Amino acid sequence: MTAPTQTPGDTQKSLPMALLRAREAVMARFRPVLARHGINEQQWRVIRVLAEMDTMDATELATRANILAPSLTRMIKALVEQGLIAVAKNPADARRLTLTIAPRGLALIASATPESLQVAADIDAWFGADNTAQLRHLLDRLSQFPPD
Amino acid sequence: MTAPTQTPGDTQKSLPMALLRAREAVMARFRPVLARHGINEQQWRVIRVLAEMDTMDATELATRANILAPSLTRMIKALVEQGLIAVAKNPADARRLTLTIAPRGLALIASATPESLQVAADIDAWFGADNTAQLRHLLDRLSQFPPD
DNA sequence: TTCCTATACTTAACTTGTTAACGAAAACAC
DNA sequence: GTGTTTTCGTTAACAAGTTAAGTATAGGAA
Repeated sequence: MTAPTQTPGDTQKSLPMALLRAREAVMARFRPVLARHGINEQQWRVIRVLAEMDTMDATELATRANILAPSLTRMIKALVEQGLIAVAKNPADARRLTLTIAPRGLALIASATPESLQVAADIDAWFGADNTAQLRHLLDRLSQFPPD
Repeated sequence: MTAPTQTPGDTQKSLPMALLRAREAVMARFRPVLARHGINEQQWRVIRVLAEMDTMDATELATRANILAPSLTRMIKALVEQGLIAVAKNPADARRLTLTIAPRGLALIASATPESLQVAADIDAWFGADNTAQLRHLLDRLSQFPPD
C-alpha cells in the first residue's frame, strides 16, 4: 500500500525519464567511439557546433551545444590546450570571446565522423529510418516548448 | 569553407542532441516545481521510483531511476538525513541494501504531484496528447536499443 | 556626460555524471 | 571445503550540471 492520495503518473510514463532512457540507450553506443578518439560527449558537441560556423561567440556556442555558460568556460581552457579550438578577443566588443575551430579540431571531426555515422546507421537499421525521422520531428517540435 | 572530407550530419540532425534539447525544454518547466519543494531532479526520480515498490535494492533503484551507482551512493546519505527514505541491511544477503520510501518521502510526493501533473498537462495541451503518446511510444522503443 | 540597466562572461560552491579500482559477500566451480 | 568468479556497493578523481553572485563592458535614458 504505497499509493499516495494523488496517484502520480508512474515513472515509466514520465516524459523526462523516457527522454533520459532513450538518450542513454543511444549514448551507450556513441560514447565508446568518442572515447577512442580521446574526447567526451560535451567536447564533441562543442567542436561539431563550432565546425558548422567559421566563428562564434561563447554564448551562441553554449546555446547551440546545449552547454551551460559556466561549463563552457571550464571546457574552453582544456580545448585550447588540446589545440582543438582557438580563442580570440572580439575587437568590437570587449566582453565577447570569438571562438574558432582549430585545424586539429577539424582533423578530429574528420577522423571520428565515419565511426559516428556508422553508429547512427546502426540505430537507423535497428529502429527503422522512418521511426528515426518521425522521432526527430517530434523532438524538434517539443524542443520549442516555451519556458513559461 | 569548414566542411571536412566526410560531411558530418550537422548538429541539428543529431539524435542525441535532439533528445537533449527536448529534455531540456521539458525540464525547464519541471525544475522550478521541484525546487519549490526543496529537491532536485535526481532526488525526485529516486523517491518516485521507490514509492512504486515497497522495498528495493540499491542496484535496482539505480537502474530504474537512471542513476549511476556512485551517484546513488552519495545521494542516499542526503536522502536519509532529510528523512525521505530509509535504509536497512538485507539479512539474507549482506551485500545488499534494502531501501524504502519514508513517510516524509510519501508526503513530499503527495505535495509535489499536483504541480507536476499540471506541468505534464501543460505539455500535453501545447504539444497535443496524440503527439505526446506517440513520442513516448517511440522513446520506449528506442530505449530498447541494445548496448552493442 | 552621468547614471542605470542589460549583456557576456567568470568564479564559486555544491551536486551529479563518468570511469576505474577496491572491498566484501555470494555463487559456482572442482 | 578450497579457489575462482560474479555481484553489490563504496571510494576516489575528475568533468560537467546547476544556481547564484561577481566583474567588466556596452547601450540607453536623463
